Amino acid sequence: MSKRDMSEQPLNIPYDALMIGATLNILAQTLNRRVARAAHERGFIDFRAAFHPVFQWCRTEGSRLTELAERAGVTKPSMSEIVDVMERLGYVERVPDPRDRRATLIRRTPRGWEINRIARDTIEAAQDEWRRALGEDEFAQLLSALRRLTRLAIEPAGASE
Amino acid sequence: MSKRDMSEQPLNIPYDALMIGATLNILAQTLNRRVARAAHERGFIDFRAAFHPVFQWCRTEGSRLTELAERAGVTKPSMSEIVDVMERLGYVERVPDPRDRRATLIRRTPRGWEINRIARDTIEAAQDEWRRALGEDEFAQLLSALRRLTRLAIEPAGASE
DNA sequence: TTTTATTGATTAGGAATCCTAACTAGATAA
DNA sequence: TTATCTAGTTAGGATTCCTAATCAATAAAA
Repeated sequence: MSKRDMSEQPLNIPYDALMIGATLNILAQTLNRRVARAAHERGFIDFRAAFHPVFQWCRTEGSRLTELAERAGVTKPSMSEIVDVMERLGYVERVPDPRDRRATLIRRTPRGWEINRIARDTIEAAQDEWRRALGEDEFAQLLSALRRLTRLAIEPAGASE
Repeated sequence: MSKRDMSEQPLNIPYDALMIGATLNILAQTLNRRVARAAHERGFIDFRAAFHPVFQWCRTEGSRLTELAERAGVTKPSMSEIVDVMERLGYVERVPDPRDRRATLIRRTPRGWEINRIARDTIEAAQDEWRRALGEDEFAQLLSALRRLTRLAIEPAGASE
């Protein structure tokens, strides 16, 4: 595990000047690492970072490859290959889409759902830490603001309805 | 550009239930994509996503490979290879570290600094959008909270100082 | 209907990224 | 000195990712 600590010497940067992009990247990376570590610790040694977007975006009933590729920001062939690997490892399965015979739905297996549970628990633990650090009110407002911006980012202009 | 829009059909998830990890990932990804697109649009067609952490973490005076690798969450050989590429493309240069003859400092070239300027401009534009969406006060509080959590994430326990 | 275009997904082939293991050279400590 | 540690690279291989081409099913047009 040569890629974990990151805590040697202080960065020596003015945190008060960090742009929002840097903070978002750092915090997202922190959580993703914790989730990966938790998965490994609980025996999922074949869990890979590349699977993360699939677990994050896959709908309960299953999602199409095209949608997963777009959300993850990779091409369809790339996502197809990742799904191949995840399928071989038993995290997801491909089932035909009843609404379009060209399409297949990618759906979590029970083993895949376990990863989601681990991720949820890990992130909830981090949320609790952060809630304690910021205080109840301020954390609630942070989360609310992040959610509103996320909605904005996902549904850009005046999209649908 | 097959990997860009992502805005077809609504996600159909309750945004109010999104965990903080999902929001952070989505927003960070949104900004990273915008930066990459802006770099491409301004002629830096050889700019790659893998370079992002280097531009984000490299100190003004230069940073050691080991530090960059840790911050980026990759191994030293991986970072070494990325730096090789970036050096060939003229984004960074390796200079000897005066304080330790084993070490080299990775430092931005003028061309590398241009990327930083593009990134800063792009992120400032996004910040402005978000500020308008949330309102001045709430955005200020969001940024402040993110910065405090970032400091916490970078300097975990009662580290150094 | 038949034709044409579009869309969902895969295959093929190659480039880029990342890993572990082994190595070189300089620093540190006994 | 000798042993150990640390910074970085090299070697070799696995994984991820891309573009281009293909197949099959849907949708649109004639």
